[in-house]
Amino acid sequence: MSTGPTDARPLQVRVADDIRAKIETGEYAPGQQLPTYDALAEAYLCSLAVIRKAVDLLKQQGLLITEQGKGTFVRKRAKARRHGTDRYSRGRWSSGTAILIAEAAQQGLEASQHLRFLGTAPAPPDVAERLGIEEGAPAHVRRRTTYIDGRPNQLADSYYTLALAEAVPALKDEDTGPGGGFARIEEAGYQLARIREEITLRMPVGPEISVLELREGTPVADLISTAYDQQGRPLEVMVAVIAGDMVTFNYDFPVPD
Amino acid sequence: MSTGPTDARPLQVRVADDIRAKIETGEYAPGQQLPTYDALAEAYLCSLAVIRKAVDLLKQQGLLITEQGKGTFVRKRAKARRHGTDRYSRGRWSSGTAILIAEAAQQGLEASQHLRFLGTAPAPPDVAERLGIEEGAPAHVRRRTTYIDGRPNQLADSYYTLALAEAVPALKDEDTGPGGGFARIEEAGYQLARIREEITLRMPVGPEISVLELREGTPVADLISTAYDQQGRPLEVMVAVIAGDMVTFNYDFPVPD
DNA sequence: TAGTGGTCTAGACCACTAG
DNA sequence: TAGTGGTCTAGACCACTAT
Repeated sequence: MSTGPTDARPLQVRVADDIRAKIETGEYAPGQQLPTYDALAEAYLCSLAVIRKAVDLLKQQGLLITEQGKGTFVRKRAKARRHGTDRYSRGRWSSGTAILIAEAAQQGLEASQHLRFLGTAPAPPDVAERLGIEEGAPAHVRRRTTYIDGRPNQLADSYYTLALAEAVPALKDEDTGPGGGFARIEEAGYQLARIREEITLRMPVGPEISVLELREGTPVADLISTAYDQQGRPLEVMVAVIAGDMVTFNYDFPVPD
Repeated sequence: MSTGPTDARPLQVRVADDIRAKIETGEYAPGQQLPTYDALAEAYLCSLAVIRKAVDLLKQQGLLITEQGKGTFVRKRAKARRHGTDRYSRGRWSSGTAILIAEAAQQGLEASQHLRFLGTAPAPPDVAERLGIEEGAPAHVRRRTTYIDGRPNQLADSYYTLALAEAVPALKDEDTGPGGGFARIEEAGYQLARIREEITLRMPVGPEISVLELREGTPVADLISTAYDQQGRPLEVMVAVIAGDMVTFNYDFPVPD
């Protein structure tokens, strides 16, 4: 450990920094197994608890993973899906494939989804505001869990006004058919014109961690995507919780005036 | 604690879940102080170490903060700056104010920045690829730390080709003048046409945590923003590490064909 | 069965905050 | 000075993986 004589930082932090340095220089390569806790404690002349805490710190930073009974390993970056502006290209979904599937396929990934809930539910504040209805008023909801190469990567809930769900009956079907919901909405005479996406970052809490199979040190993105027609009326509000290690967001847009 | 008789999860997890439930129901309100470790250990009939671990779990989830000598508190959400498409509106920076300052001011926030480095440096792979130069080839760099209401929120490095830096001498000045770098670039005859932004999520590591003053349970966003002229040539590549609790990303764009 | 990481205890001592 | 959270030790026992 390259610690100066005046380095008064806690031992666990100095150990963590030393291990991190070895990861960054490549001495510990991605996927490689680290020495056991016992061995590290011996090497750093400290107790097991200190090693444990140091490893915890690095797990929180997304640098290490531990597997009970197997060992401690340098984390490898997961394969990421790109979520972007071209996702909404009319050419995509009007050709008959659902947005998610088409987007993933173009990236060489396999996507699937599971419909967790279909029906009417009160609109949460964030949704009500964007959908232009009263907070808590009933809305038509489609709750889905989506998977990339078999791993869950997103909890996505789409909300529609009851009026729109009435006008576009397919939104109440389990399968919205070729091209997905947007295709049915346009067939009913609405024209999708603009998208607004809002992204915030946070750590997952409670059930999200297990449902999305997230390791320590993996953040999530909250995405609120609102689709508008040419008159600026909201057609759909989607709120999604997205596993942070499985997505990159790409936006390509002209410079506004 | 509402635990079924068959709840075999670790004690520390059950305690954490119980405290989390109290936060979510509002029994522990944002900003409120929790009972001391000693009191919690007594209430849950367990050792101090278990309480400590339970609180650690909740800190990682961004729900609690601890302050030495003071206590444990329910975390309040920080004030977030919005980073969006209209950030690049020509009307913004052509009117004389720097982008960052103008964007923050419109949101009622006070922004400032500190130039950490100005000069030539080898382009990292991500930058070289987007700037259309060889990896490791020299580029002109402006490294800045930006602040919102006095708190550091972003480490932003802007890269330019040496040719562009030659053609736009202001890029080598400490102060790029009214309207910032884009204004000088356009004055030199280039026309900013498109922006491409790519966002990934991760946990901060090592020095980032202290430099950005991040608490446990706060992720960061890596943002790569590339500005193109009308011929599709890259003018600037900015890579930024942004504190996750101080930003929301907003994108508003027409549905592509 | 041997070896790994995970949970939990009991307790000493330190560092910081507040009155 | 009293009370808070932070660091660290030593050790028992459990849960999971490999062979």
